[in-house]
Amino acid sequence: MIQKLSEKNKDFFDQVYEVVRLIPFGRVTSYGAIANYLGTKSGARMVGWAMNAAHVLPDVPAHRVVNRNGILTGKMHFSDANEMERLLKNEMIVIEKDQIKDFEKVFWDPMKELVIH
DNA sequence: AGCATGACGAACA
DNA sequence: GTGTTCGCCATGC
Repeated sequence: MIQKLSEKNKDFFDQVYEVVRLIPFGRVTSYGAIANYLGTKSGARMVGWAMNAAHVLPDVPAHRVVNRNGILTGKMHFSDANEMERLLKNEMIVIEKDQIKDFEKVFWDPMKELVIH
């Protein structure tokens, strides 16, 4: 497990967690959307990296973060490969072949939904 | 330093 | 719509 994080990354990770915690019940967002909201447009991979580290944190619903296609690419990183899908279905989100059905309808864009001061 | 990899994404064929 | 390539940036060897 990666534990060594620079101060710069801790700050970035912290922002990611803050956004992920704000994702409403039954809604999902994408790595790119979070990265874009945080200003690092091309930092989607870092968001994914943050999720990997956030997995141990209880208040971060990482299962509500998927890629831009609505595919549960990170399901294998949960305790069980079935955990992510199970959590999403519990939020009345329909999963079809590891992909969220009606992804656009449940998509939650922090850029639009979150008020920027 | 160079090279490969990755919970990504956009551009291109 | 699918497959490939490249950009991105941190991490590991």
